[in-house]
Order: sequence, then structure tokens, then C-alpha cells
Amino acid sequence: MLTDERRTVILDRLRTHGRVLATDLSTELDVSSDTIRRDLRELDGQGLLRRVHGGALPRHGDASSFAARSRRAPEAKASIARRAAACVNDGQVVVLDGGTTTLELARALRDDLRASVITTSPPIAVALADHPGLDVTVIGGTLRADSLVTVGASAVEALRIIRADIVFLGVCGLHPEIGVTTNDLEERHVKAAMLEGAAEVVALADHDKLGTAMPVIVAPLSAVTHLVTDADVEDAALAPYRALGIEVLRA
Amino acid sequence: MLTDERRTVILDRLRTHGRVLATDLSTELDVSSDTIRRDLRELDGQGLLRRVHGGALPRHGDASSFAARSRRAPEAKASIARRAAACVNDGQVVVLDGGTTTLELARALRDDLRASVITTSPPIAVALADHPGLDVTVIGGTLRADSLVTVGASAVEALRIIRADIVFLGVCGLHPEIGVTTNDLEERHVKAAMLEGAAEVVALADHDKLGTAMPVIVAPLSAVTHLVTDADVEDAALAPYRALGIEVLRA
DNA sequence: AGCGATGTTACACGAACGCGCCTGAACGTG
DNA sequence: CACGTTCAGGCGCGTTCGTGTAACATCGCT
Repeated sequence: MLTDERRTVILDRLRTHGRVLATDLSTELDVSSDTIRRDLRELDGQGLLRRVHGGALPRHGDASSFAARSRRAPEAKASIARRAAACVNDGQVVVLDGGTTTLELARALRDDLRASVITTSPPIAVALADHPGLDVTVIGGTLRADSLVTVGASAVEALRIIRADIVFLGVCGLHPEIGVTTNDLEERHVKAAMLEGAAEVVALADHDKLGTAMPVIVAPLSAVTHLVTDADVEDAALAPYRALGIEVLRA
Repeated sequence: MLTDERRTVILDRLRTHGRVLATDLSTELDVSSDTIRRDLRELDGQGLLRRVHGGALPRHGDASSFAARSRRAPEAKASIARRAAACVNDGQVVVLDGGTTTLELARALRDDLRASVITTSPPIAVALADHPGLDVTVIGGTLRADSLVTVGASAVEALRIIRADIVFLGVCGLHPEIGVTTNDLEERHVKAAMLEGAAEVVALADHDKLGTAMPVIVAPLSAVTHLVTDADVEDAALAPYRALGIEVLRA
């Protein structure tokens, strides 16, 4: 059995079974456990799986579920959220996009803030209900199961009539030339409606969203006024955004 | 079972059940309680849960007042919810009012149900997002912090255009002569809009809401077609509702 | 053919990890 | 205050990991 064959088999098993054990692979593929461990280490280095003691797991666990996503890079999310929360001033009309980072942002808003918050995300609305100084408005619509935001014509219509002081956009992809992108057409229209007439647009993007692009274009980078990202980003990667006049904040 | 798998299971249980007990996890996952405690300690260190004596809780507790209410008479709520959930048929348009009992109802819907659910309650929307066969629509509006439902003109308008097959109403008070009552004027208008044009109206009321009245009248009892209540109610108290042609279901 | 370079594998050994058990301390409750 | 439960830390055991080393095959070059 060739090395690449064996690794393909390993990835297949991982996809179908959801996990692999080093010892099982060793016996079933009839190679020493050292070879398997080398394979797993190598595949982990290529980002094709996640090495754990005893075997390996899919890299993104269950990336589809909202709860699973909120478990990814929680400290980066939290620091971005804290930094972004400091951008909100009393009396502002704040529009919050959905997503795990914006949910953290909602939780990070200071307790004595007095503002009006509008969101398409039911979990964010629930998180903000406790807050004493906020007026929370939920944008209605059809609920997207994976991202937990509302979409559809009614959501777009409701957002169009709002002139936000500041919009926080949880981006799926942010690319210097392509702009803000997402992977769902309906969500794109909702995000675009948020941006219309907004005074400030703050994009929240952790390091592995920068420089990436998703299939659906939301808006060009000129629509974004601020970018909040985490500390794990080299300055060179941020230069193109600064060149476009975007204020870049490192958390 | 790999360590990471086990911790994922723990977080999933925490998310679905709202809490986990160390001893339960130990027996169900078939590892020593020491291992579970190590897991919980580790996950707490990562900020993914909140360690407490005996188990763990979600790091971000639910909205306080709402969460407190949902702990009141949980077994009565659950049985009412189960009974009411059986009233829903495939293909129906279901409107769900807010409240802790209707939240339980949402969780009690059978997994293979295919229906369209419309709700003013963000927590209910979140709870239903996992459900594979449901089309979930959130009614937008201003969020009431204590009851976690949306209210206001836009909510009323959105509900007016809907002809529901079945409406589940979480009532604050149900009185044979006064009818359905609540304690918030805005919520009253939302509830009233739900009832308009509904084919069936199911009121969910545990024993201590029967025979009581709140300040604001939502609708007369003639608007209600079904009443689901718990077993702790004497027949005499139900007679007046039956006399009005309401089908009474005891859970 | 001879030779070295490269890549892949198996074996060996110390280190690290995960788990269960134990003990004293802390907690919650009556 | 006293009791049972739960907790944190330490220890030992078995497994797994990473690295170093040697054996073997393949390939390209002379």
C-alpha cells in the first residue's frame, strides 16, 4: 500500500466514522503504529484533520452547528468582541449581525450602556434581554437553522427603514479586493440591507477569515469603515485594509 | 472514547439540558468521576462552561427572570407541553406564543414533524432551529425583557397576515367569565393578532392559572377552542370551560 | 552495473498523556 | 455542628507519543 493511498483511506474513514484511532488503523492497514502516527501528524500539519491523543478527529468538528462554531477559537472571539464593544457610545442605534463573534460582542457590551440595539439574531436578542439599559429590537423573518439569523423579504424591508449609527458585521470572508463575502444568498441581502445608510460599519473578522472569500459578495470593502481583528495577524496582512482608509483595530 | 469526543458530548448535553451533573456524566460516559471532574475543570478554564459544585452550568446563564420562571413547576409544564405537542399535525401552520410552557412545547414536538412554525419568542426560535423538519419564522418587534417575546406594531402587522391552523397560547390568566387575560398591554395586542383568523386556539394553563384574571383582557373564552392543563385540577374547575364548548385536555 | 540521494518503514527508548485510585480539604445540608 | 458528598492534588500504571536510528526500496546519475 502506497503512502498516499493509506492517507486517503485514513481521511475516508475519518469522514465516514467521524473519528479514527491510531491502534485500529495500525492493525487494519497492517502497518506499524509509528507509520500511522507519522501519517496523522503529517495530515494534521496539512490541516486535513485534528490530531488528538489516541487518534484523530475532523478538523472542524461539526462546523455546521452554531454551538460548535462558538467553540472555535473562543479567546480570539472574546478579545475581538471586547475591543469592538468599546466602539459603542451611549444613545446610538446599533445594528448587530448574527454569528458567534457578534454574540460575544453583545455579551461584552458594558453594563451601563444605554442604546438601541437591532439584531436579526434570536440568540443575541436573548443574550441582551438581561441588559438594563438597552432597547432590543428583533428583526423578523425566516430563521436560518445553521447561522441562527432571520432572512427574507420582511427582514430586508425592516432593516431598510433603519439608519444605524453603527453596524457590526460578522463576516464569513474578508478579502482586500473582493470585499465582504458570505456563503448564503439570503443572508447576503440581509447584510446588505444593514449596511444601507449606516454611519459606521465595523467588520469583525478573526485571523483566518482575513484574506479569504466566500461565494457570495455582500459589499465592496469601501462599505466598511472599521475592522476589528485579533492579535494573531501580521501587519502586512492588514496593510491593504489600511490603504483603503479602513481603521484597523487589533484586539 | 477520545477525550475530545467526551468533552464535546459534555458540552452538547450542557447545551440541551441546561446543566450537567458530574455523577451522571460519570455513569453515562462510563469513566470515573475523577475524569469527568478533570474535563469540567478544563472546559471551565477554556471558558466553555461554568463549574459549580456537583456539575456545571452554561457560562452565560439564561435570562434571569425567564429562567427562574421556567424552573417553576417544571413537571406540570412538561406534561402539558407533551400533551399539547400531540395536537400538531404534519403540514400545519403553527403559531407559538412566548412563555416557558410554550418553550417546553416547542421542545416536545416530535422529531419527524414537518410543519411551519411562527413565533414571537426568540428562545423558542433558537430551540426549534435544530429541528430538521420545521420551517421557523420569527416575528420581529421590540423585545420584552421579562417575557422574551417581541411586541409592537410591526409584530402585530406581521401576525395579522397569517392564517394559522393552530395557535398555542401561553396564558397568564384564564377565567370562565373574564376570558384570557395578561398583564402587558403590548403583549395583549400581539396575542390578539395571533388569534385572528386562527382555526384552532389552544390555551396552555397549569392549575394555578385557571380561574385567575390579569389586568388586561386579551379575548373572551369563545376565542379558545382547546384547553390543555395538568392533572392537578379538579373536574369542577374545568366544567365551565367544557360548558362553553372548549375541548379540555388533561395532561 | 555501481553508487549515492531520497524517501519510507520498523524498532527502541525516554517523555508525555490520560485515567483511575487515594487522601485530606471544602462544600452543602439538615 | 456533624454528616455525606464533592472537590483538588498527588501518585502509579498503562498507553501513546516523538525522536533517533537502522534497514530497505526507488530513483537518478555516472
